[in-house]
Amino acid sequence: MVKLYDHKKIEKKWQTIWEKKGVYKTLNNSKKKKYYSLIEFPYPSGDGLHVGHPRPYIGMDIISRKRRLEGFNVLYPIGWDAFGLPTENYAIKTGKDPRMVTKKNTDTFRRQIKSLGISFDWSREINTTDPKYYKWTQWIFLQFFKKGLAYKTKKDINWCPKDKTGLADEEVVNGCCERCGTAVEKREKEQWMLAITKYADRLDKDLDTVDYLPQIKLGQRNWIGRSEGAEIEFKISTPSGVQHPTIVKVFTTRPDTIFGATYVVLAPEHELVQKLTAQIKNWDEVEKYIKETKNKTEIDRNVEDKIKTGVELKGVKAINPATKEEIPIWIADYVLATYGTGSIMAVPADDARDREFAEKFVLPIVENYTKAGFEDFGKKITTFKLRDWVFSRQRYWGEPIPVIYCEKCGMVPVPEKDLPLILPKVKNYQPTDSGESPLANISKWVNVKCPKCKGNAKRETDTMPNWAGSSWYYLRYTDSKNKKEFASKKNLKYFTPVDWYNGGNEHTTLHLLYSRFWHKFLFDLNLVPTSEPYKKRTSHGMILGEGGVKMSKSLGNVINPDDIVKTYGADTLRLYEMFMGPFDQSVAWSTESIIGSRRFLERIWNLQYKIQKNKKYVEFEIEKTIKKVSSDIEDMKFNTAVSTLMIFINEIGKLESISENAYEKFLKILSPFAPHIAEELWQILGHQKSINLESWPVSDFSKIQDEEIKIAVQINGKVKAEIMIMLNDDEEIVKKKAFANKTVLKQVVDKEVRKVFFVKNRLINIVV
RNA sequence: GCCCAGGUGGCGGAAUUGGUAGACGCGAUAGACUCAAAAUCUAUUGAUGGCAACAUCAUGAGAGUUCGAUUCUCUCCUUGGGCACCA
Repeated sequence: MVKLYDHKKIEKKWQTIWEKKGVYKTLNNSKKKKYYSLIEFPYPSGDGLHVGHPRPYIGMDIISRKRRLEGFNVLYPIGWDAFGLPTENYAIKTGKDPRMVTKKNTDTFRRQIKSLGISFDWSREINTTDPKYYKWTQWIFLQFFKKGLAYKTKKDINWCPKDKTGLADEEVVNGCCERCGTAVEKREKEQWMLAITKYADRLDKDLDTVDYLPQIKLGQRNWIGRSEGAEIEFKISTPSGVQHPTIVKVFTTRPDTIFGATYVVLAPEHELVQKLTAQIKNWDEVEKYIKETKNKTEIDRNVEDKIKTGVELKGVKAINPATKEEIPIWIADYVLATYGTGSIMAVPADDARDREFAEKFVLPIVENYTKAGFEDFGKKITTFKLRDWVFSRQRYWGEPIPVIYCEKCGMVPVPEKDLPLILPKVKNYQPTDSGESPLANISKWVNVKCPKCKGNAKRETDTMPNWAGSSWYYLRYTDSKNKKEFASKKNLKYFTPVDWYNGGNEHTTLHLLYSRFWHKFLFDLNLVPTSEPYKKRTSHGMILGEGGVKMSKSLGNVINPDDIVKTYGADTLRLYEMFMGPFDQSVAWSTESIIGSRRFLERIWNLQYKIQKNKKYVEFEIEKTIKKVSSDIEDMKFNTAVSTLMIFINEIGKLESISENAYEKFLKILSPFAPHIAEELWQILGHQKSINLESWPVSDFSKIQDEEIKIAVQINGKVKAEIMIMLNDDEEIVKKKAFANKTVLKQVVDKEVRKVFFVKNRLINIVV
């Protein structure tokens, strides 16, 4: 009797059974080798899941399921990165408690993700907004604080006037807020900083030790911006020829061009400018310029772009150590205070920017100068573009920074026994223009006793950026319920590092770099066993709306996976998302094309009525299929893996029957892609145990011989005929067969054969 | 401006890394089944010419290397993405 493929019934049935039996629960104490696969945990937005979310989850699910069948104890966890602005802005608008909003959103996300049959170990679920979790985020922050790597400083920061919060450099895109697009202003504010620059060198170098996609390594390297050069000292003189005691250090990657250096430029913020006030004759003009640049926003600097401005420091000169000549000193905002030494020697003959500046202000340009040896002047130094990480946010929905200001004792960390420092409830979530967090309004919370002297003290009211919780979450999964430590040493030792981490390209310079930094810091404190968190990192492409535009609520082109699961089933959705295009590239969604994946599953379903004893042809086909599918999964070429499965089914469709042996192997390699239908068909075969407990088939060609294959015959590089040969036939045999072919004969008969090229099992090319 | 990654049928995309270009899927056309439609099955489906076997042209454009190039080299056009006065 033929049964219809009822995806609703089958998928619900197996999801319930798997959960009940805990099939995907990861053991902490297993004799098996571990495998840790990781996806970037989602931000549970109010819009719910859209079809783009699950793509990486499905991809890593396929890897994880294959690893389980290969005998690994697989850790494949999930959680929620739930602090952040969208939830807070929603709370401001509606007056609802962000905790409730988060609860509702995560409930929706959880239900939706569960409906896809992804083999997450839900028992390890974490949530960054849970005090039991952020206790440890705060604890790690205190370790940074104690080591002096979290420090407070007054500085110009990127301020978003709309979100009313400071931003990290990484969160500023083209001078605008990454999130809302508002032009970023400069504001002088006391800010918490994390000294990521202390790790710049190792963050760069250790990329050699990990297996990241080349473009990811490149992205990180460019952002860190390591640059080797020299620091050269220029002495300063006053016009009477008197040497001034100060010197200016310039940074250059081209010390060999020093004979061409005709002036020196300092960044307007350079400290030396203030020291030379007495000697500078045009101080008014200089001071005015300094003020002007300070008031320029990032965007102003961009718009005015390549138009160079600057002022000469009259009354002082620098002495070129190579030519011994006196050369002018300028200040200009094309020289950045934060890079190198904040000052340069200008070589207008060699550098386009210096040339432009020299031409505008009529400064000497010396062409054809002598090249100096690299080592002759100055000393070698390495500098980085990377800057320290602005770690304060003046917003509500984040981890409170656990520090207390005491009038007597200064900054005092909240004692570890008082952690978590719970984020208090407030009446109003609205941030203030004064740049203070809404927490500042809760006097009961702000005014505390100093933990040291018990005197009057105030709490820090800034919160952490939402990158904080995600900088270490992968460690928590190894031991998510631990109350004494962020994770036990034992579990960390067994599970870390993450073996394979897949995520979005947009996190290359943010999350990925931050979490490597935190990890290295914890490693230095001997709190984690490895110096790198992730062994391997790959990335996935986005799913775009129909027609290739971004899916967005405002365009109304968002596809909700619920609808697809309902009409076609989770297995169809999974298969389609893997089949639609290369995993690492963006692909446009097409509801029209889904039907192909569904038809494929139906054909598999109907195959159960064709199972029979051995047939040789099918044996060869299945071994080929296993080989290709196995290697495609490892390369994340899921699209061609699915197509290989389809080809197999098409071949079988032409035959009367399929051997039970081949069929079982097929179900096993299908199961990572379409776990529900594979499990159902497995059970129909009479198996008591889950297909999840089987082992991954290894392709075996040893029994296969005398296979007949088709190859091409070319004449002068053009395909003229096809001939049948036996697999691995050698050149002589193939040549004979080729010349026996009628069409070949016709073309060759009256011509001289000059040469024959033979590629085994592929083609033969006759040059005439 | 600089650095990456792309450009292949009507559409999404394959091509064992120098070896039969267009796998697989969608769509389309015709036929079978049906009172009919849907579903399913069968066949065809890069373009041009021809009744035909077949021929010619085709992987953004142009050159080159090679018996043979989507693949390698150079120049240019173009689409995404990243960085953007980083000395």
